[in-house]
Amino acid sequence: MPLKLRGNPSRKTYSEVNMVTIKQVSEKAGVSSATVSRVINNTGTVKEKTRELVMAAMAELGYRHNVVAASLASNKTHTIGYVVPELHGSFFGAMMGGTEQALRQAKKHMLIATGHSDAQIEKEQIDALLSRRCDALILHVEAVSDEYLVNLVQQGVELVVVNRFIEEIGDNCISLDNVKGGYLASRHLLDIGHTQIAYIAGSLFKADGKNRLTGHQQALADMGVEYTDNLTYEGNFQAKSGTEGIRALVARGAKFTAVACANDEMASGAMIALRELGRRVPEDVSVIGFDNVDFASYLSPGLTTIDYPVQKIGSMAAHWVLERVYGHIRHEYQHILSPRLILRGTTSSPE
Amino acid sequence: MPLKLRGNPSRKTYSEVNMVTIKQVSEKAGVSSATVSRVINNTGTVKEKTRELVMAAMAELGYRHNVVAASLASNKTHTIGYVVPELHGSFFGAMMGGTEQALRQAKKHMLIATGHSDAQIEKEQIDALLSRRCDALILHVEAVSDEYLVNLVQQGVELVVVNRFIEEIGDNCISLDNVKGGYLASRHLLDIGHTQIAYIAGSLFKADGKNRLTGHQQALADMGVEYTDNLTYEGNFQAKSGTEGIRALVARGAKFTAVACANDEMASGAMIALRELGRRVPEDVSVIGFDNVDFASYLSPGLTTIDYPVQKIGSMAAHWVLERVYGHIRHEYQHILSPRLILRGTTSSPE
DNA sequence: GCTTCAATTGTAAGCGCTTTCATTTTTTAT
DNA sequence: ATAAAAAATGAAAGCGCTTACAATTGAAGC
Repeated sequence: MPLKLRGNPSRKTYSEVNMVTIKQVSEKAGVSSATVSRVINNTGTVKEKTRELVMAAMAELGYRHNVVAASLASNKTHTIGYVVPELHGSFFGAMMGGTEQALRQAKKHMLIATGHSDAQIEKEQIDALLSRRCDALILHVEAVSDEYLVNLVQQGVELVVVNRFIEEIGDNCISLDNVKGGYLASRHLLDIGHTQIAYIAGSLFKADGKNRLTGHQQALADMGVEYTDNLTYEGNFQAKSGTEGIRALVARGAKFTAVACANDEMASGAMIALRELGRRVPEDVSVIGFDNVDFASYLSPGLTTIDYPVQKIGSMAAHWVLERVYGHIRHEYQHILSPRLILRGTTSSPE
Repeated sequence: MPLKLRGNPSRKTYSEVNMVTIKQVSEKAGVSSATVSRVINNTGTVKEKTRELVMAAMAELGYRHNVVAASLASNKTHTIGYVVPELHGSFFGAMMGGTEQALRQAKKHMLIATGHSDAQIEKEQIDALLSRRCDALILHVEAVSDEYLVNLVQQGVELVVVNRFIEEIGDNCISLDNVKGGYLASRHLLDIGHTQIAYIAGSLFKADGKNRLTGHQQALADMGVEYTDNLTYEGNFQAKSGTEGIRALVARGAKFTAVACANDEMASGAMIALRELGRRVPEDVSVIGFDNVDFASYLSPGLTTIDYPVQKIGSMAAHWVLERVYGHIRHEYQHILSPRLILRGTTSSPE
């Protein structure tokens, strides 16, 4: 005997109302449900005539494919799980935008989750996405350990880690060459004649912060300028710490004609402090940022900075997935992307 | 006879490897699979003792719930489909962030799609999300007609339209009072003594653009200042059109001591043009924007503007869904949100 | 016309879970 | 102790689809 209807009978939701199945279509078209499935998925061989028959039946009944059922049966969800620290700000939107663009054409979708830079939450979210049987994961996670991620890969989880490099699973990583970026920034300053260059670093416990500083040091070394801790201030990637950095540097009597910052927010903060101190940018002090965030061009003068090709990283991640998980061919991707210098108005030769 | 294994046998994906089922758990625990399901979902009544037994079996086997199968059986996916025009920029990230925060606690997830302000694409995306059996949709769509959306609602699709108001389905809409925002901006300018106020409008074929201008006109009327087209320029919401707006206004001989812009980008553009013309902000000309985007506070002087509570709109949408679709109680939400004035440095009384 | 092989279609067994209903066990009241 | 009520559990029928395999049809070759 048949079961009763499920769900709350008092409110007809969309899914209860519109539930034309493949079975009904097959009956109306006078074929088997297997054939209907074949035309839906465009698999197997179907005679043009029957195909039209099925299409007509689907149209007439207003059939809508049930992807959930298909996923269960085929063990493929055509869904990519995406973990980012936060959704606000322009960085992750740009990255996801890059991914989405590439995935849309392949009819894949993204299931989004935020990790809040908290190991516990990051793990829970990864878990949830795995429970939802995502075909692959794209992870920008900051708190979880390298080991944890390596482990997932070894368990056979298809994942790509973005903006982070882990030796053991380098093949699953797509990241920016931050050392090179740091190098490019300071090298630019050196090239236009500066030798007294202050550096406002990002949090040094973060790989980005450390690597960018390393690049700065390499540039100095390459050009025969001695590096001194006295000209370096460790900020925390927030605008405010840029302001504080300048004040601290000046307070300790540091002399500089240029300041390189580990990101644009801090550069913006630094410019505020410089203005307060009556130092003009770029006439008295040149400033260079890092990331090339949206507002960099809105500052005045426009901020010279290092471009972080974040959208490209997002699309590389998509291509990785398309090739590795879905077997689409000719999807090329690189693992380490290069930053490049964006010249605007905050740098000029010292007087 | 049993079917053969499916999928590509050459590469063991995660899902092929780790496929402990509820059945196996039930056997190990010596209970039926129904009971296992009960403990997983915390439904029905399960004795504490058996519950522990099941938990232990799950832990030992490394069981992972298969949400896809559960969705098929229960006809609920715990997934919200989200359509936004684009992912880049900070606006939609902030909105989705607001939604995500509210949904995370309820263990719902978001499936993201972009509509690119193209009716065809928007429809396809809505369709795809429906095929994936999202329990509800949150839509910021710009190209699709009111009628189309009304129709969906009438078909029983659970959806909430954000940043757009449609009379017939007002209950499904969450939007900003743009007229009020426009009013607030110009009213502020009037209150501090300006009477010659230029207005750089957004695209007037868009509801936002039109409503904000209406607010501006109402403020003028309220304060007994006559409105004149000569002081209004229709831009397109891009920074450049703000620059062009000022130039055009000046070129046509318009006299003004303040300029209200329909968004922050145009305000930023306007400031650039003003600077070119040697007019100081705010000493010679006051400027006010609209939206309070991220970079508004980074400009110098900081941009006085109208706050668009976009994150709040995102969270309201989540609450709507939580209450209406999932029956969670005490999830309050408003349909029309109010903007408010953010005072920074670009406005002052005329000299 | 008859075989052979390829193209097309159908049959039916799952995919892993939820949920109704029936059954069994436990508790409570008398 | 015993009947009645409540709590806990189990059996099994789907949810709507995919897909291996079998069966059928059609075309080509001789």
